[in-house]
Amino acid sequence: MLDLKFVRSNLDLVAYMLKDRGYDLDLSRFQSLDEKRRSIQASLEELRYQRNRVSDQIAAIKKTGQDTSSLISDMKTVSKEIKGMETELPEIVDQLNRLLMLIPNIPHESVVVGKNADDNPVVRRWGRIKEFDFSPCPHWEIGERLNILDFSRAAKIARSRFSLQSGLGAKMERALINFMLDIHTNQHGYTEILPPFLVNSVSMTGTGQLPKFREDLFKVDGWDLFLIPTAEVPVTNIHRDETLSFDELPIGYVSYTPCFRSEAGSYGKDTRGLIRQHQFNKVELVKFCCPEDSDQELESLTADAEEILKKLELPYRVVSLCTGDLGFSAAKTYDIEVWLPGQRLFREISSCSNFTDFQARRTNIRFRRKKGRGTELVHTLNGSGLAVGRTLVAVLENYQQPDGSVVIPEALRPYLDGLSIIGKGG
RNA sequence: GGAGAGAUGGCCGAGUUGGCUGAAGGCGCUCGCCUGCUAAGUGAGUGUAGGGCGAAAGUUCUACCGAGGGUUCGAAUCCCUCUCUCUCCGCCA
Repeated sequence: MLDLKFVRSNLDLVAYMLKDRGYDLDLSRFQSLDEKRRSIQASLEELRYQRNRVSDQIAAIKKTGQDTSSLISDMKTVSKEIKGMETELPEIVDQLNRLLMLIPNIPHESVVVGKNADDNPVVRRWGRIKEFDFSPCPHWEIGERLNILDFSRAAKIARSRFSLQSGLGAKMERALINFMLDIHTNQHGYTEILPPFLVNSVSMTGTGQLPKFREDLFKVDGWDLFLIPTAEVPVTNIHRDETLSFDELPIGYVSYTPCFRSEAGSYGKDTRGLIRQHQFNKVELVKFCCPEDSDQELESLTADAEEILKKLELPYRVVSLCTGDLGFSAAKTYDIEVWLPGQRLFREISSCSNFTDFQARRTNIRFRRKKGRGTELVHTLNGSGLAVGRTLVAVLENYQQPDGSVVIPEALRPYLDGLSIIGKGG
């Protein structure tokens, strides 16, 4: 959510900036709602002032034993007026908020103007793309042949877009999770969080999944609870409605959770393999910092995520999302894309974003500087560190051998009892 | 699931026969004074959000005593609903 005051005083600028990301702001509707709100609030407060004063008088007069009935009857009508406005005002505020809630964040000044993913500039590349002297297979073939991935049984148990991993397939997933958590906690200084996997609608609204993206969520019937689409939701909401102290910033959390997404509207896309699932595992990095540090924090958070790929020796590139490809809440986003030889393409494995104060305003997460009196909104950032299923995919495809076996990256071996290769039979 | 108790400022804790209580008192914190150091002492200050006036310091108004409704001229105080916490019983990984 953008700052109402900022939007009000920079209407044209806001509209102009949002045009770059394909958003058309309804200026006149915004203005008329805002003016209406202000005028109602002003007269409401005026009436309340009147009521408070006269009520004090009534109390004083009553003490002397004099008659107050005419004052009371006057106030009865004032009170009615107040009640009317008190029902009217929230309706206006609500409409205004709904409008405001649907306005995406303003892109960071360094973000390139563009229409879609084709316009995303590549920021850097890392690692050498391995040449295979055989034609590399997609991971689903590798996994099924090794008997560690089973998609048909997963569909039987649940439905399509679910997966079942067995034997070393399951163990490697667990190894990757532990590997990532260990690096982020021990080497990058993040605090590990194991949050609820179901959250309420207030939390979902805070991080921006609601009200706009309800169709993407799984809801628990009969409860105000949703399955989380990412750990970002519970972890960012840890500090909802809190005022942090300057000294504790920046705060960095790392959290492993399963993630649940309905993937509505992605029919026919990535139907094979582990790439797009209703349920997948992810290790998420979340940061809270003061405004002047968030640019730098995005760089270091992205580097922290990249470090996992470096240690696993998986080639990747980093792209900076252009204005047209930017997510709703983000001011700036780096996507890390890992190379998948089985499909001969770079595939997103992490998305690292600076939300500036956009989420903090919705979630009301503030901090207090040492000397200053008031409070300010923190900046929030997050990024995958990494998507575990897709990391498994990348390992299978990049480390596959001509005979169908898969070499285990060295960094991962301590987590797999020293095993160096997965051969036939799992 | 059954029975009961509770929810007030950074914390503890008053206030529940409705009316200068944004909220006593204490602790903590900030600034000042004092004292060879420390400790103690002492004076003042110490919530958030929104609006008006002001260049600013500031000043003023409104709202907020778990959340939402109701009664009333007036609600932290009375009524209803919900949420959460605690105790006991039952059940359970």
